[in-house]
Amino acid sequence: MIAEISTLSPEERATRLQHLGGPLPRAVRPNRSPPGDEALPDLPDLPGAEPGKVTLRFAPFPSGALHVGHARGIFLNDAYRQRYDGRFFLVFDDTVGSAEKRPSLESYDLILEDFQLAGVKLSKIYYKSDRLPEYYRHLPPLLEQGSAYVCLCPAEELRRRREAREPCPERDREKAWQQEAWEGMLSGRYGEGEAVVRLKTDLNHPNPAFRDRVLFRISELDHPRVGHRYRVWPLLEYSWGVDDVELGITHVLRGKDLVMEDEMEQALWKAWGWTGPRFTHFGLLRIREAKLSKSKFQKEIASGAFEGWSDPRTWSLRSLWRRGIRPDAVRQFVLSFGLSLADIEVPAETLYAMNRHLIDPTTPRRAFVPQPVPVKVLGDPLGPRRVELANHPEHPEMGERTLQVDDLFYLPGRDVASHLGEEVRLKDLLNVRLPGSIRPEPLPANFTSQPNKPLPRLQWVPAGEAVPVSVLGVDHELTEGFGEADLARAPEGGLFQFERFGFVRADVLPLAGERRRFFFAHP
RNA sequence: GCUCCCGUAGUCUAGUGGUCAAGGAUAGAGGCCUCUCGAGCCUCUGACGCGGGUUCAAAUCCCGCCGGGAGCACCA
Repeated sequence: MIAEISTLSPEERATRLQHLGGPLPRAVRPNRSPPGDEALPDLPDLPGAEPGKVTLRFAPFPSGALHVGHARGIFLNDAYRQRYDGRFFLVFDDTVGSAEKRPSLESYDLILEDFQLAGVKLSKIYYKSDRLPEYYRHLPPLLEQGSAYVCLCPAEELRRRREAREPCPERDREKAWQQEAWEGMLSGRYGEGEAVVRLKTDLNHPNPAFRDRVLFRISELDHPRVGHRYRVWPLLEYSWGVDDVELGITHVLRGKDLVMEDEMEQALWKAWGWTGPRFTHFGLLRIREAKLSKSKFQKEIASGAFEGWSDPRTWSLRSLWRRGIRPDAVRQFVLSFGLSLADIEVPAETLYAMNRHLIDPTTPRRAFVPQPVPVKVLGDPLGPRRVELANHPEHPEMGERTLQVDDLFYLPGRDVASHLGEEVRLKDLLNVRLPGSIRPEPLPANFTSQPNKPLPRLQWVPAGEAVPVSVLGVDHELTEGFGEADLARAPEGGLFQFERFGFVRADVLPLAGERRRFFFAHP
């Protein structure tokens, strides 16, 4: 069986890739490593997981597009969903946030779209901003049994007392007062910052943040989905304490940065007498080249310096896809780290290598001539003619394209400069001797012979049908030049390998008179 | 500072007491192939942080140290 899979996998890969033009859903795989992913380590089993009885969730805060760190959580959850034939929920973690960290309306669509393009199937989508009544409903019992209380301390005072391990004056007030004060928070008797609800925990807890943590606070911030409908908002741990149980989550797979939240949720479940899901963590993942922060991107995007969330400099998932990096490569990439708890920084090169393996067998080759120099070939006995070139050197079934050749060509300026006076080969066409200097405008080069010879090989474009092309690099550096004629009509999303240059993806078709733009994926 | 996590080659990762004179990926070197500086094939370089202990036997268990990371909001 395994031997069978490995012999079939090249074709299997190829056929799958042919269908990957758009956001098609991926086929459900059996379990463990899917075909084509022999290199991936098997993930360990989830504690207490039973096939058909696993529910997972992913909970992004909607403040921008998803990045590679998110991808680790998403693909890991998705891998387990597939293994156990379970359910996977997307839960928008869209409570009001804070003045510095706010949800934005466009982010909901951005995230949904990212999931679709990633090929991750969702069983259900929830919005926390729809679930405020649920959160409210579970608080009174906590007040009633004295495990939570309303605190009227100003923020500064709260922090000071917490640091000093001192209780606040309201901590032990009678239940009736607590219930009444809670009603007061909901009805608007207190203003922003004047009252919070806190969980009663050990005031001597070694982690100050854990001492009587805040459960609800008042916020007058406008919410992109529900506006000002609510003014009392739960904090992350409380909303999760409720949702992880009410939505029937069985396993929580989250980043290591959220370990403290486990303890908080468990404290809440203990107070309610509930049993919650199991927690599993994974370390933080960063791509070495992606140094900038999310808030920095927001600023650059707002100012217009960046072209939105798909700007390659953001290293967002959509920016990778825009460059021609397949979602499947990202999936393999993040799954290759397993459930490791180490925080890691991986060079993008590793991701590129995976993508290259994935796309190379099915990506057509084309000539792109950067910094073009016009060259006139003198004495070519074959004269003007049409030549056919294979789209892929190893896959003749991918067909050919036809070029109309005359005596005028564009050659890469750098190569011409470094081979002046030498004989070079225009790849797949003919051999010429370059002149000793770059003087006359169409550079005269004498035809020497036609058959292949072991000479430096240069890519070329017939001047008569050259198309102006630009390639936008990862850091937004622009390389301009000429490409083969049919690149003008390449559909958006088309992948090409520009020979001796790298893999690129065609951007939207340009307006009349504009250069055709491609995004650079990797060498 | 406090709490927690991690420490296998340049970078990731497999490894849960013997089959490890440590496997894979990526990067690097060399060769083959190829009318691309891509892919493919072959070969090579290269690692268990340090010090104790437990054991017949330790990358694997225990302790200490040293390094690295994360968390420590009325953010998520």
